[in-house]
Amino acid sequence: MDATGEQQVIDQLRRCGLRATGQRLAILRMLRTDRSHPSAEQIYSRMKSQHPTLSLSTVYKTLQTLAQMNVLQTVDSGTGKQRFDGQPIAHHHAVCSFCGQISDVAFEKFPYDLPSEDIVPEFFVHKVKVYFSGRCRVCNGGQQPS
Amino acid sequence: MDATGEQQVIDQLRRCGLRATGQRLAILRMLRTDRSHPSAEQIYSRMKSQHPTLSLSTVYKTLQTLAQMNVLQTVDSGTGKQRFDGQPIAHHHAVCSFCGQISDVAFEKFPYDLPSEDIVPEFFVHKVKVYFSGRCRVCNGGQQPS
DNA sequence: ATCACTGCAAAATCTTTGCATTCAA
DNA sequence: TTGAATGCAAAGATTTTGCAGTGAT
Repeated sequence: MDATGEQQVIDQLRRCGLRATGQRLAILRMLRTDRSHPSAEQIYSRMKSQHPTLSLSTVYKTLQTLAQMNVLQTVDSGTGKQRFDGQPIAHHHAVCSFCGQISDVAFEKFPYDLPSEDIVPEFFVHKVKVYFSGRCRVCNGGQQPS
Repeated sequence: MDATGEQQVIDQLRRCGLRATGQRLAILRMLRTDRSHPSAEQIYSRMKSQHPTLSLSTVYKTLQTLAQMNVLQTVDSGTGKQRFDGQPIAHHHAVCSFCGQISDVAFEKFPYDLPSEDIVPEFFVHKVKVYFSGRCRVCNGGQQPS
């Protein structure tokens, strides 16, 4: 993450009366680099060596806080386990329903316009999430799907 | 669910070497009526009176089986907890990130064409899921969102 | 200095598993 | 009949909570 992005998040946190702690910024920085859409547990393990005092509990609390602020987003793995994405640029996801792998899909591969009329009466749409679920290259095994 | 739909599922199950048990058909019938996108636990509680011997374990196993056969689909509540949808007609979902309510959105409100080129190299897309996340009427409280 | 945040441990929630019994085919 | 599916109980996985100590402002 560039310094500008980090400073923006610090400001955003402070505007909400929240503190820009080392843990929050470290988790965010990690998620902006790691594009594997890790689970809370994976984020924790991968950060543990660099941040020995970090606790899993803090990871969960931080992810929840940052998700509420829309600094990161949750990704549906299809298995009911939460995965997280810290990339700030709009994009879609391709989820393999066999192995659970999640890949980013550029917005331009599936562009859309927001509908002008209400999708549901008086429902305020904050974000549109598009998932392509199917079989990844590995799980397809080079075969055509049955 | 109409009898035709039920018979089709029975055939589909048998073609896969699976049995059309009373529990499977009852859960499916329930999901085709109940449009609230219930969790496994909710499905269990709501069916308990009519099906006293049904177990929560069977509900989970059945939902997994039917989801694999694409007879029903899982819905991302945004909280990491699985919700289920048994409506056979293609549609989208509007998820309130405050109260967790999930509403159906007609496909026609947000129609799209499948991209012709691969979304991810060699990824076989089986289904496209579109979620509108935001604030429902109740959680918006008649106010404009801040 | 203040109070939001962290880390720890413990609890709550959600989902899966093992196995004897039951039932669809 | 016969083996897939169920129901029960127990385990496993995931997420949340309470609270004393720590650290950002």
